[in-house]
Amino acid sequence: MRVGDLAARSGVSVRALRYYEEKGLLVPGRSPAGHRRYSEDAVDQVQLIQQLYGAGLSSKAILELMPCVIDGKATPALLERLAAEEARIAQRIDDLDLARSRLISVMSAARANLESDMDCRAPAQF
Amino acid sequence: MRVGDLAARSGVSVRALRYYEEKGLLVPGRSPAGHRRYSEDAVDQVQLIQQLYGAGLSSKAILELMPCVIDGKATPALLERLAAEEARIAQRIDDLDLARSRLISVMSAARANLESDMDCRAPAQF
DNA sequence: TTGCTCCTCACGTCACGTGAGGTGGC
DNA sequence: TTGCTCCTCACGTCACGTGAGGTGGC
Repeated sequence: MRVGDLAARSGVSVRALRYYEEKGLLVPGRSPAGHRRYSEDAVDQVQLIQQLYGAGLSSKAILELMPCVIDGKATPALLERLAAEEARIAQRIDDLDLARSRLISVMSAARANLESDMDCRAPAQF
Repeated sequence: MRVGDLAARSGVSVRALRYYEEKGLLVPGRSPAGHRRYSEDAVDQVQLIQQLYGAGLSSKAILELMPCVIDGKATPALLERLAAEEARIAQRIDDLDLARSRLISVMSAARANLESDMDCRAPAQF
């Protein structure tokens, strides 16, 4: 498939796909005219790359993990890195939970404030 | 307190604090010599800013939310934005959970692979 | 032939990192 | 006076966005 097709099917931009190639994360074949050609597996790979970026990994970190992710080959050192990244993701989830509950409390405080304001400005609004 | 103190106590870089000021998120006073002076409340504010950045909000979005967060004042429109951001954070948490479980399954596959490799290369290792 | 997609530069953006070069308070 | 911290440019980085200008397949 072509780069536009992959972009549409994986939900990332064409520019992002070219960037992944530049970083060695996803290297497609080329048509005689020089156009990129991707296999079906690329869709899944792109989604994994996105997930890992979203989890805060750098392109360098993802590049190191890719061989393991693709064919299940890993050294003990790589496994340790994977475990470390997994722990970092768990930490990020906790952080987000905290940010979220903080936003929620801000919202309820603001809502209460808004209602009391209304009480003041419109004391007898039947 | 000075910028270095705030950096140490809030766990962000001095550069980040100056950047927040540039964006209007946290504007300190100035000493006669032109040095930044922060109040005690700044520690909490910085941590909130960090949480919101971590949750994927832009400095512009955070800037709009700050008055509400600081003194609890919000318009209905602002409350809607807060709710939208809260929903986005919830979505991000789900995404991270997915990425995490995917990493975990990659790890267990690799671990199994590693052990069977060991079986091959060292068949009778007592 | 007309579009639509593709290509490669290459500069812009966002949230900072990182010196460069200099001044001020304890 | 000696450090340590502070200051303001200003360029670098990472993961792309966004045209600029041109070529190729249906």
